[in-house]
Amino acid sequence: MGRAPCCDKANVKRGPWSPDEDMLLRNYVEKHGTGGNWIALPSKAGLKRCGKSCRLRWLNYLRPDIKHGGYTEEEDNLICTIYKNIGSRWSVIASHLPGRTDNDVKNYWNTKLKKKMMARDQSASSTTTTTTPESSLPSDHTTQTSLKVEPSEEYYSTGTSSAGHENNGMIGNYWSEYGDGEMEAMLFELGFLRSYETQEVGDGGPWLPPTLSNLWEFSDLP
DNA sequence: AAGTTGGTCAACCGCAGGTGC
DNA sequence: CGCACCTGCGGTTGACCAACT
Repeated sequence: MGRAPCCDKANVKRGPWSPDEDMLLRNYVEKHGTGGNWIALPSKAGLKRCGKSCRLRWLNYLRPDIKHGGYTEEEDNLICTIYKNIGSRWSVIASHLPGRTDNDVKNYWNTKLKKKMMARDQSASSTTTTTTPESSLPSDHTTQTSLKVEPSEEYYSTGTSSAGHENNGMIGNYWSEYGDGEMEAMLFELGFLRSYETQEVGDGGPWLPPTLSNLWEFSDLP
């Protein structure tokens, strides 16, 4: 016997949300929070919806800090960079783009950014023979397990970037934008850093930008 | 004007992992 | 330890709209 369904599909509404439903959900969450229980929330809020549907609606559309559309060049580059290194882990990618959701980033990538980056890739390869990470999208990897990016010295050392990180290429570029704390957390989360602790960050110790010697090779990414 | 095609995006589905009992 | 429940995630679908034929 399989698992019980999360809700009684016969008695829940599906499809697009109406303004009334949005209002009910927004009012309830703003007043009571989610209570850590999305399953029970619909009945409490007076909605005939599945808890998962409510959660999705709130996270992807109703949350007050949500941004829709209007992606900047910086966001494009960041999405592309992270995607190339970790694949389609949209929640991780979205966590580095304030106001963006995984669903939004995923849709944006699938509908626009992938083509944009491919076009950029083609134009870049027609003008130069050198391959940089920005211009070497993996042809296709829909699953994390298939992700095998060759370690590239260029990735870390081709750039002339911000002060103090001039030997870290593209990563250094992001350092200038996000700062040490953001980047150390990001790299650690992505599995680039061999050891968060050994960097002596967060306890007053000196923070050193990662080099090839203290980064995981991409093929060993978790 | 009608039909077709392609793009966009909200929403759904099913699975994996975490957690509490 | 095993089970059930819940959340979060990534892939996919389908409705809607605009552009094109």
